[in-house]
Amino acid sequence: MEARHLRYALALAEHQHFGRAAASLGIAQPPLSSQIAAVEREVGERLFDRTPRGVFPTAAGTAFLERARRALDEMGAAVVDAGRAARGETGLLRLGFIGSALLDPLPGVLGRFRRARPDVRLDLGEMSSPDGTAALIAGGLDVAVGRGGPRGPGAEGLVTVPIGSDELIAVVAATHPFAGRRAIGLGQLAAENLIVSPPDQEPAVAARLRSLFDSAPSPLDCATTSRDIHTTVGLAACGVGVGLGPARMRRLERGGIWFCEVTPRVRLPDLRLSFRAADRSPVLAAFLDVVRANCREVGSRLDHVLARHPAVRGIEQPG
Amino acid sequence: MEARHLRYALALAEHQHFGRAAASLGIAQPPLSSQIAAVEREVGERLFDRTPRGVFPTAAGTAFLERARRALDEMGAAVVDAGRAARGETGLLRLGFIGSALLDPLPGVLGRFRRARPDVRLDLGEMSSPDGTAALIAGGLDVAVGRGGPRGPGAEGLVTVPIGSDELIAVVAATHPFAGRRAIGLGQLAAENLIVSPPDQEPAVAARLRSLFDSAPSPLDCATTSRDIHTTVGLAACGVGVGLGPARMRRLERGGIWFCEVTPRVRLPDLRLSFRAADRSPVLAAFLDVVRANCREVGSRLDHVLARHPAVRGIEQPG
DNA sequence: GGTCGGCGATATCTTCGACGTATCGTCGAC
DNA sequence: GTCGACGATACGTCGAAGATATCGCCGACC
Repeated sequence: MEARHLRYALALAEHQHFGRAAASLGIAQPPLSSQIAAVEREVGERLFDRTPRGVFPTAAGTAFLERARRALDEMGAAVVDAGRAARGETGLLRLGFIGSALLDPLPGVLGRFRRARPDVRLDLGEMSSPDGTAALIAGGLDVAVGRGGPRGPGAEGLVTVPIGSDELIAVVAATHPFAGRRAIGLGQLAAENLIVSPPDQEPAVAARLRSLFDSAPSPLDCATTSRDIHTTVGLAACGVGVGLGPARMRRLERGGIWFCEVTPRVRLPDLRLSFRAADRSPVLAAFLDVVRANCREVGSRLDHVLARHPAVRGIEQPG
Repeated sequence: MEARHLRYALALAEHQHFGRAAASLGIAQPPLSSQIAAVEREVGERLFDRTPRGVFPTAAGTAFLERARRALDEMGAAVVDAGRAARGETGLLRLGFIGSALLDPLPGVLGRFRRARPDVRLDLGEMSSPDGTAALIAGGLDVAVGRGGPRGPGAEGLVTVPIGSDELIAVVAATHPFAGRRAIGLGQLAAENLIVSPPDQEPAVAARLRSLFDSAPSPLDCATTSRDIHTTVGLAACGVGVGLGPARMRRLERGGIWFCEVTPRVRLPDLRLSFRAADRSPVLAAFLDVVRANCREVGSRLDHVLARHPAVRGIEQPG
């Protein structure tokens, strides 16, 4: 059974006449008769009643034609869908990210991406940087956003670009003695109960912080740990201690809390976006294109890396 | 685009290897390469990534394969469905009938038919005998059950067989003087207010009744008319008059009413089943087969007519 | 690092079947 | 009864799918 047979049967049902159906198909009448006969032989049933007043489908023919129409529709859709998938207009993007990325670059990027590719399904999940890297390598994610360059086996198959940088800031309750001050010195922090993310969750950030306090014992040894940035702010707000986090934490501004700079200024590990170098998914390419247009402020490095990468070659934005 | 292309692409996706996919298809490797290339040319996108570790679908290929699978499924279903439709296992039977037919032969016939052909959709409707005949001729029905042979233009294209015969009986309220009597004479009926079906609704029955009362004016001239048999019984029950109807009306037996024979016995026009002589629908054939098995008591005529008719040739009951 | 082996692509020939032309058989219509 | 329309049949032709042979490329392994 071939698609040709379905097309011929549908044409015959439409014209109710072998000669005209054949003409509409651009063939002569005898081959149409022969092909219809072949279908009927294969199905094992007569599909058309040849009457003097025209050719009409039998009960079997009616059932056959219904399925035939759907089969040809699916075949047409296969070609269309393949093209759309190749242009990145449909598909799936699985994105893992750390909480602070959701505060700043992701809302804009995801919004623009959804407008550019409304039919791409997004699968989003918050996770630590090492978890994101591992999932990316294992193939469970397409894009991971975290802090610190990927480490470990398989990391060499990833491409990583910076998409945002942060200084370290502190957050305290409005009732805390630091409240109202623009900046706090590192030395003053050492005497406070600090609230930071757990070392195993964000090792790059933890390493950076550890390097700040060279005294032993370090004030980090007995620091309170919080697995997400909202919790850090919440704990600070209720007076548990001094929360430390990236400057984009200021987006969580609300009553009862106070943000202050840390002096001297401490630059945290950049927010970085990673993907598999071998990934040729057009959806990924489209996403990287949006990232490139949206994160220019980070500097030329991102643009430079992405522009050179094959994943973003030849991307055009649809309507 | 032909079904072959879809089958080849699916085999390649399954085996992830040109050689093995070709072997599974029973062809050599070069033609498979060539056919896959032809598909990719037609779609305009690369559907498979040829890597040293195997052949894997691209994003476009994944979308294409999904639709291809469905298209081939539909093609397979087309053949299966055509066979089922040809054997009368699926399809539609539109049946029009007069109310009294629903009292006796139809419950059994329809029950057996549903068990024999559970996947055939039934479209049932109560209607007068002339309406059924007209709908049958116009093609809006497949089977009509009524009283009296079909008349009028187009009726010669119908086949009609008797499926039940009735004597005329009367129904009265339990409080009526007739109550408790086994039989009533025609002469006694003439003095009562009769309840009968309207002449335009059942002309054959009306003609038969008219012939019973040769006096002028006829007691039918001022008779109450009722468009369905339940109403006739209901009106009789509340004392409006004496209902006249077929013997199978006894199936409506309940408290407060009384049925009596009419003497001398009056045979009403037979219940008859009609269908288009040119109708070759397998569903019709299956239905007639059930009717034939179920209505033998009517006598050899039904069996004789149906057994000779092409519509019921070579019918076997499925499991 | 060079050779080997596996795999897909290419080249060329063969063959089968889809199509075209010619013609027949049948059934209504006039 | 003849004619015309229509689908089926007969047969020759040609193109495309498939087979065989071979090439080019890339890892693997010694």
